[in-house]
Amino acid sequence: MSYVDAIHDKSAERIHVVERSPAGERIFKEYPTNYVMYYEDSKGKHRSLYGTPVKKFSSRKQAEWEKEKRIHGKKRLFEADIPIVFRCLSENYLKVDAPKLHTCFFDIEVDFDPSRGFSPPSDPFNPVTAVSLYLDWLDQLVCLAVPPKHMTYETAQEAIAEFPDTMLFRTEKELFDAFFSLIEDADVLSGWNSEGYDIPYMVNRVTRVMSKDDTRRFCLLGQYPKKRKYERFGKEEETFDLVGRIHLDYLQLYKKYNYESRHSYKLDAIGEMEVGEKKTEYEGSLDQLYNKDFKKFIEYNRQDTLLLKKLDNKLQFLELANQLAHENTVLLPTVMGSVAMIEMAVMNEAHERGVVVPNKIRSNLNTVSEGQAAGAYVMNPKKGLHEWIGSIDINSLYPSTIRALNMAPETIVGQVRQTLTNKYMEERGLELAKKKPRYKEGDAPVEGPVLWEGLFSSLEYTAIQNQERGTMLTIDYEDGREEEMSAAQAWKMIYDSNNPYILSANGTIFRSDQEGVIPGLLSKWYSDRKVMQKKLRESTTKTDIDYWDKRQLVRKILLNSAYGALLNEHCRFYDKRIGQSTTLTGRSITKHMSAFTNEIMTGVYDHTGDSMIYGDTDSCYFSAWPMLKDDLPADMSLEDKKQTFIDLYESMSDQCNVSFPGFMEKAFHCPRDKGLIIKGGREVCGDRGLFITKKRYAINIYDAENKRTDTNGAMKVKAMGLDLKRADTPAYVQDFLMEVLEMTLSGKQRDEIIEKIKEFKIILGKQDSWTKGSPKGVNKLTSYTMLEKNSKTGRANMPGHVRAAMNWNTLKRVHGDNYSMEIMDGFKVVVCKLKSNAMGYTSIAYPTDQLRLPEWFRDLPFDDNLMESTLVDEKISNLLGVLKWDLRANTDTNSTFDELFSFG
DNA sequence: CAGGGCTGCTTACCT
DNA sequence: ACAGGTAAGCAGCCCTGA
Repeated sequence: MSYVDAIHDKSAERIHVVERSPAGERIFKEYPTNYVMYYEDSKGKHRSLYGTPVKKFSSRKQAEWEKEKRIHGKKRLFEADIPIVFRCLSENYLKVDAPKLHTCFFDIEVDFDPSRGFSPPSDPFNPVTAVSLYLDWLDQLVCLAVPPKHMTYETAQEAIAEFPDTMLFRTEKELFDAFFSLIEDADVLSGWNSEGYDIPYMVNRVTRVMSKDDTRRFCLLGQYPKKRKYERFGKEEETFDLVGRIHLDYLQLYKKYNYESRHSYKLDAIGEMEVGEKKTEYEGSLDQLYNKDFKKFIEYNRQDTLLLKKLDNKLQFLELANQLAHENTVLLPTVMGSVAMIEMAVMNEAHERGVVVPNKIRSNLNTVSEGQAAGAYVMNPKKGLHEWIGSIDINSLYPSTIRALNMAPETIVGQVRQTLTNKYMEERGLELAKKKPRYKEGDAPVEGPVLWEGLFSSLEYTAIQNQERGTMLTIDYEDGREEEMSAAQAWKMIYDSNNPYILSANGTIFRSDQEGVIPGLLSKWYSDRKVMQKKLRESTTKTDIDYWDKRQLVRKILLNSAYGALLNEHCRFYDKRIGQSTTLTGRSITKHMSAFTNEIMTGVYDHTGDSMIYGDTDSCYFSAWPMLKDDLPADMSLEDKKQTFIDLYESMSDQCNVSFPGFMEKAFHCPRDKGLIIKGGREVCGDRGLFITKKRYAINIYDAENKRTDTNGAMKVKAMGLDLKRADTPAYVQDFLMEVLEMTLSGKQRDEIIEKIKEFKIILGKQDSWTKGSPKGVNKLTSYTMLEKNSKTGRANMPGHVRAAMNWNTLKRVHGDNYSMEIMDGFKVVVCKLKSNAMGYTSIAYPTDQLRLPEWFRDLPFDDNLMESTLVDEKISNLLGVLKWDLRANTDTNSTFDELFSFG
């Protein structure tokens, strides 16, 4: 059986663990605290990650342990900073299956005060009117409500008669009592935005109408919910953590595992998008519903909770979090971040190998952080339309690179001091600064990714590769020695002296004769995932499919998050040398892939050669069409053409894979078996593609990873980064842009597209002004509002969309409008531009989720022309500008007849 | 004093 | 306490030329 939650009782020095048994029972376990540390000692019986002997000290008493820690304060310490609860879980629950959790989804409704408006969770002056809960272990939806004051209890009963398990209460206190009874057997509470709203509201409201003592009923073990401050969207907020049972905010889980942003994060909107469930529709505001149509109000409240359950049925993020947590012996809320989880994964793996991990190096405030590591290479695309495109990408580039070069803190032999590289960066930074039009003597040098432009490795690495005799280098060894030698000698030492050395593109030397813990762990996750995917393919029942799919997904998430966590400077295993070794070696590998691929097509080993169109991080896009078009039979059928390019690109990808071990050996002195880790795959084939800028392109694909996508005759467009993919473009404009794109990619000519745009402009012209605004997220609204309030001039500088949001809030107040939503930090809004007006506003925003726009808003002097232009002209120019079709002047529906037909 | 262009900030994206 | 690289839009500022 396994844990649900655990706490450290400091005064009694016990760890309390709440478990859920396979039979479904809650069990309370207790462990004595175990304070552990290891310190360097030549007589120690334990081994550190670095293979050095260490001595263990452990105690049940914190004071004793602290004292011992001070005694060894000068030595390097190991595992003295592992949270004691995590150590307890690691010691007692490693490799124990995750429990079947009792989950309760819930949603609360809160009354509205016509004079004071809505109440914030920090000051919950409005009563809770309804709570609905779905208890998954009973498969039961329960709704608790207090009817409106004007309604008799009996009338209310009649109104809700048709809803099962719906209970009415005369007072809020009775409602809370029932709520606490219902959650008694729950392990997990989850709501939508519940961290920011439902949980703090309920805790503070229970304190107000009952007592602080009663809030303990949210928790187990007689504990109070623990107040926690956190920052969100640039504003400090307060919430509570539960004890003994867990609270997870489903909105946050959703955002964590869905990277694209949405137009709206309202549960209704996400529910509709994910499970196609329409929200319960109603007229007016929710408090009007409560007072005028109590039945529908209850239906609405029940529906929200039911929607959460349906969402989780599909997405299963709670079970994912459950498995991730238990796999790595951390608590469930820990998986919301990656660093602590990955650290524990590595520590557990280290223990498996009989070694202990070092303490985190405390960055004290005086040490300056090292500056950003160089990242990925992005090729400047050859802009415009291309035909018969193919792409190859490297499988899990960064994890594979870490494995191939055996990169780990304990396998570092040394570092080629980056004297040349640092000097180059300094000079280049200065040079670029001087090129700036407003450069003044003494201005700061330019920093950032531009400095690495055109580079795929450190200059010292290049010198070693070239075996330069005249270039002197210094090698800093991990044991403290330093050695000077020429680049040619360094090459000999690493590549040709029977040393088990690997050289990364960052000039970091790793040893290849003993596998590092992190590369080993990544390999294990990788191969475990392959096995699980095989089991998944062999599965026939839904239970089996779900089981293996979730298990392989856990591996995938761990593999993907490892790189980011390890590269975070607060991670225990962070080392900039490893980080930059990963990215620069990745650059070199991708460069080789592109150059080699180009060589097959053109005969020239050049990563930007004539066949290459674009590449980003681990991929390359290319076309053999320019080289082949004159050689293909003129009467070749379309299908034959498609197949020809599939076959060609497939074989190129295979040849590329064959080339990797040799390349890895020559470039980094990777042993052959490690070089085999780097593998690529042919990704897409497309008949036409439009490349606009870095990170913005579209391809009409007919094959993706060896699956034809054109079988039903429909187009499948892979569109990346374009406005039509961005949540700050209105949905209907996204659709329009997609149509224009499809026309272009299917070979339609300029005239037809001009007609299409004109048509859209005419439709757009008839729409309500406020539908033509631009969606946007607003952060730091509170802090900018305060900044303006506190400024002497009464005006502060701020981004336009923040000013627009502030304008809404101001006008809302001026008009005494309590019913409309106040825009708060993190809200999604629509920004509308205004014509010049008495208030001096240039724009105003409204909340995306505002169901009805108030009269005062509708009457504002919107600048339709300006908005239409940013929605159509600018976006069309972003999309088709590279074709130089001059679409703007030719689609201007506002032009007079004269303008259209005037010449010169 | 209008307008062009640069800087810095912000959002949302790609891998 | 996941990373770095990038485009685009906007406000505010400086500079230039009228």
